[in-house]
Amino acid sequence: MFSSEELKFAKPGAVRTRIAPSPTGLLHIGLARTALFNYLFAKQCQGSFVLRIEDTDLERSSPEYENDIIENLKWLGINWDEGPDISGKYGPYRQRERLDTYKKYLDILLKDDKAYYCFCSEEELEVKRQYQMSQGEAPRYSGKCANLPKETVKKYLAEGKPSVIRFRVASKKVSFNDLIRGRLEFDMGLAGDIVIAKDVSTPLYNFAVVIDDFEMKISHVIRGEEHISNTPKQILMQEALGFPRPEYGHLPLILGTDRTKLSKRHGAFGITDFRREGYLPEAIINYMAFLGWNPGDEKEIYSLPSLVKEFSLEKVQKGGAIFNIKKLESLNGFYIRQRSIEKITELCLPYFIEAGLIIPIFEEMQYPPAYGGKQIIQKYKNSETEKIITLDVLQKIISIYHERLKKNSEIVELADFFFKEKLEYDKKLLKWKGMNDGEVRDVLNKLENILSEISENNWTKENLGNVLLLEAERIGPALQKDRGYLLWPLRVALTGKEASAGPFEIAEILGKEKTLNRIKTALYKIS
RNA sequence: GGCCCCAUCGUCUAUUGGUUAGGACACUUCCCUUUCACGGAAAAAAGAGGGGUUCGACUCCCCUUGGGGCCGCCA
Repeated sequence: MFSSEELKFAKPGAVRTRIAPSPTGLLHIGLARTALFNYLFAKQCQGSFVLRIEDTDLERSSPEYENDIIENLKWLGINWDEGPDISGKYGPYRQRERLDTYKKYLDILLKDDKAYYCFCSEEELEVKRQYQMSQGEAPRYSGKCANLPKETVKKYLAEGKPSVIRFRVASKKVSFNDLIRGRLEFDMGLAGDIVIAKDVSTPLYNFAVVIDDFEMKISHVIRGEEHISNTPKQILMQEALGFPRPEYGHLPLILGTDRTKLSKRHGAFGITDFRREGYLPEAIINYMAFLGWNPGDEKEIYSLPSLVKEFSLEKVQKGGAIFNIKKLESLNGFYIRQRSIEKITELCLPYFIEAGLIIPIFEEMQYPPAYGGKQIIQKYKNSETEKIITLDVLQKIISIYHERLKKNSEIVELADFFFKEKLEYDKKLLKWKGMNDGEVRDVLNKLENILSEISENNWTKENLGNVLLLEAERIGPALQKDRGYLLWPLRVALTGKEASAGPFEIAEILGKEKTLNRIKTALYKIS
């Protein structure tokens, strides 16, 4: 066994890791994190990272899920060197396309009597299992078909009697050195013979994985803790077939708030879901890396390339980690702030469109050939007023909410008032502290007067700030310099919200006409 | 029930025999501030219990307790 430190200097290509998802569900956070660790380890050792699709379960596997897994892994930036879409010399990389290979080894196992046909019915087995559990025994196969006479087997097979193939699990102790947990030992005398295939052309997981990891020259199997108890079975099969044993490393599980393994009932933990809500890949990568690993110092911000440099299996945690959405959000907010306004605008616009606030329009523009000739220009219009909204305005809107965003989808809730003609809010919201209707009215009237004096040319947030701040200092109960007396009713009149960005920048984007209209509407509400 | 794994603030974790047990998220308070957020400052918050080993244990060993995983003709 090598330490990860030694492996950094291992010869290039020596290390081969893999992620082997079954396309029976969306790419979820647990799988993505396993993929990440395999990727990091392989890249750091200048090795290869392989994607293999384990679609032996014909009923549950689907191309849509395979597609989801591939697309989202790519979106995260976890790229593989070989996979169903990138051929390598050990392909094909879908188990369904490797059936001949499994058959070859299954035949060997059968011929050597290391595996045998079992004709027990599922019902029969289930009854026995229940009984054993109730007796406090480990449920295991009785071995009923283990020594059937050859003629009987032949006869049953010829009759088409339903059967499966079982591997003779040697009754001995199996131990291995786990890269994360150290030496692990299992008494396989306690286990029964396991089913490794439904028939020669329908292999099952535990068998297929052994064959593929061998055929694909996988050097390090890094996977979730739920596979610990599968490992000794797989080791026994490797021994039966004369395969070398890869290194094993079992990662701690990612847990829900109830401390159990993350599963469907915990809700949406698909990478697709995070993506749709507006989480950034760099935030997800950074967060996942810290679920079960840390660099040992206090640095917490890591990009994928820096993780490749710093990652080490020795620092991987043994205990399960509870998934904490707040921490992901906080990290996501950080990464959103790191990105440019242009980029965040691009990412936020789909949410406005989806909410029906704006509509994208495509205009065909004719330019002289030297300037590009015919071009399609994308613009946006307000879905209520049909008025064109320039990208410039859209970017201004995003910019004042940039640092408030925890995830991009929040932009709708935050900034919808820019696009709406009619704001829905209770007039009580206009009151700052103990103001009464009359006082609000006076303030709004004053605002209307002051603002109508400002020319369109001077309608900038700086100028509005200068004028209004001066006024805000002058009014209020007993000149307490409580700016809220003027500013709160203004902000609510413009946004209809309890919390928002500042009123000057909002007024600037809204423009003079709309700003005054909203003040008038507020005035109407309060009288 | 059997086998196996795990155990430091609420959460993710640092500590690899000697530290005022550190950081981050969340929470609370304060500053900035019309609000919210950002930013800044501060506070509160942890070694499951019991035995050993040792001059000295969060750290090593054992037991207990607690949590988890697996026990499929799923992967």
